[in-house]
Amino acid sequence: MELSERKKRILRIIVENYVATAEPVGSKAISAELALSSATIRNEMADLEELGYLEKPHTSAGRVPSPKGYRLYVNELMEEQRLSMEETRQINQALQIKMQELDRVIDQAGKMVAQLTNYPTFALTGGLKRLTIRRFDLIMVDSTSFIVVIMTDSKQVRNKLFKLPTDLSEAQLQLLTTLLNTSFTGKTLEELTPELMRVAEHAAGSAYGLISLVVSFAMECLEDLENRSVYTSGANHLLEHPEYQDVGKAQKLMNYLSDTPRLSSLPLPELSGDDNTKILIGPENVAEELKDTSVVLASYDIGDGMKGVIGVVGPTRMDYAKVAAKLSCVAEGLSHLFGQGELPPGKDGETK
Amino acid sequence: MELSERKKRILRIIVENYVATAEPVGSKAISAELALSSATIRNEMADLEELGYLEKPHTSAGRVPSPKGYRLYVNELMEEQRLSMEETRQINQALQIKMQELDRVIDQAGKMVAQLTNYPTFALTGGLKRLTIRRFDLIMVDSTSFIVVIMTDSKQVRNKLFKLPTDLSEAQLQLLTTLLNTSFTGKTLEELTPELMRVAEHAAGSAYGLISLVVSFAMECLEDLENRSVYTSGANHLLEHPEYQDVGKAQKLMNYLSDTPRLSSLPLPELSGDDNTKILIGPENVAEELKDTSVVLASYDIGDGMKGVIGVVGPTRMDYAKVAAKLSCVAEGLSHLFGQGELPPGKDGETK
DNA sequence: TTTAGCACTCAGGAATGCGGAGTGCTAAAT
DNA sequence: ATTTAGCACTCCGCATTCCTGAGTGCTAAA
Repeated sequence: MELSERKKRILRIIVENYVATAEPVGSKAISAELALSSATIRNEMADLEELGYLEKPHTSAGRVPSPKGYRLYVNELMEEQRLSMEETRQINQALQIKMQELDRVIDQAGKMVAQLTNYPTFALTGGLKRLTIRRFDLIMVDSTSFIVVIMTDSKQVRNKLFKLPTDLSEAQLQLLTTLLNTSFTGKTLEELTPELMRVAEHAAGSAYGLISLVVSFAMECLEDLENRSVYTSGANHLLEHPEYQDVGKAQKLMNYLSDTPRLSSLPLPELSGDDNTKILIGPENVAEELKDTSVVLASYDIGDGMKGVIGVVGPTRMDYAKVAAKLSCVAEGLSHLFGQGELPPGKDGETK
Repeated sequence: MELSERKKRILRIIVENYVATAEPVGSKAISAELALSSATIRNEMADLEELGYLEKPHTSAGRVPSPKGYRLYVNELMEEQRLSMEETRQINQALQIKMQELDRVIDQAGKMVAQLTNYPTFALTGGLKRLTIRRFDLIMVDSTSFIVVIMTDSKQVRNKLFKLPTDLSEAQLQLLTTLLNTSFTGKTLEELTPELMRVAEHAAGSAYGLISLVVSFAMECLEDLENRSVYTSGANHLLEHPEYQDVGKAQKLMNYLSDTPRLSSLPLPELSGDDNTKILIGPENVAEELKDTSVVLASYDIGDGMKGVIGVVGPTRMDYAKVAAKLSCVAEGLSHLFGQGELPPGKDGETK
């Protein structure tokens, strides 16, 4: 059953007032905005409460939106906030500046969102499966050390400095490189172990345990990249909000956000195609710790069809429109950043 | 003037009790540990207070060590805590496991210390000056993209994926690489800009703005590396401690810790040679925000004589011995990690 | 259907009182 | 000269009480 237009208007006013002030809103405040007496409003509010859209903290406070109320607000009442051109530009520019390795970009993006919204954020990378090494490069540093640079399928790059107890010639390094590239590329993590033994043995004369050293580094990297990386930031903003003046509450949430393994194993909700953001209000969250907080999520494309997620965590009393707009803008910026070069299909395709 | 042995013993008991319980300690509690009546203790405590080693929160609470009291405790009374072999081993092992790029290691080390001590930590890298690029490597990904790997003086490596609107041949890439390596290595940040213009112009025919693209990435990296990097972690632990039940206090400190630029411009105290840790108690800190917190610092060697610092932040009521021991262990582990291959001078040198 | 009026509820701040822990001081004991 | 027992005193923390103001629900009139 549909709510009357008036009830919706009242709900909307309550949500927006409450979001702005963090104080329960009473009938009088509303009667000032609508040309109705407070008594009428009270009747309507009583209905809304009955229907589960409002709650009261105690008998004689004003009303506060319930999660269900926020949900209705988000679904129907909220106006999509469009960021000004200026804001969009600034965000994109800030992202551009820090264009670097994938990990860094995402971390930076998270920090940016935290700063933009004044809420803690977290960002997850895709959790790539069946990753393989695409290429090894060994770079000579000096006679006893070299750097291994490996690149994966996903075009991510890792490197490490190796120091040896013995000298190594440029030629040996060259040999090692080709050996690695011919035998260990295109293999998944599981395929690597037995292969390793065989080849290492076979080429044993030329380079001690070097191969196994490098390959195990590669394996470490694969393992690391196949797991989701988690970045959190802006936890300090939590304490700014009145709902977290209670240290116990704040602590519970902060601990949750610091629990990287936990976050990384979160099931990512399927984000609907048309809009890339999703809002989870209070008890809609699965994690116990988030039952009275809200999460705004946006997904971004890493390329190769892989997706990552970036999210904002805050009290249910949150300016969803603004947060979603900003978050979405950053997520789009990220997608664009990773996708650059892969032309967006038909974007500038139509002539004229 | 020296304190009597007995006064020192009392001070020590007070510090240790207070550290353990977070409750001001009264005369009775002490008289239980020493074979003296509470009255005697009270007299002694009055003296200690007069001398500035103790404070009382109010008339009828017990006593609490003042910063000066902690200082004396740290300098003279505290027993160096030796970690058990087992603990040391565990720490080192944990460090080994995560042996990766410098940045990651340090970040990890910070997280580890936070977890080990239950206090927030921060870690700074050296702030390398007059850094130069040592070598460029360009790795072909596919016909329109390649990865640039640059290595600096300091053996740090950065990389970035470039995508082009046009095709690029392996030969062109090769050419570009040698060009970059001959003209842009060994130059400091300041030396790069004018040079760039000249050479880019000179070789313009072969590769559009590619050179300038790569070089400006290199410059970005240099700039980034010349500034200190800051890693903080474990802020969530702050709220565990009773002194930060006051949200205002906690927030002030957390904001300070999130203020990366501020931290990165901290003047690093010279750490004395024999011991690599330094303890700053309450008002000994320069930063206003730290006036009533303590900081334990340890420095580690990055190599090439460069040093970084890793620190723990917490209330003045801190188990200095334990924290210092753990921190120092990690810092040593780090130094060792970066220095591996550079044999420690004469460590096993003496025969028999 | 809306509104005015009124009795009712309840959080939260100020005022008060009380018990306990710990002190400082004095005078006796060693 | 120290140490100790004893006692009056201070002051936090806690609970209790009281009060006020904001906001409600209900009823009856417009």
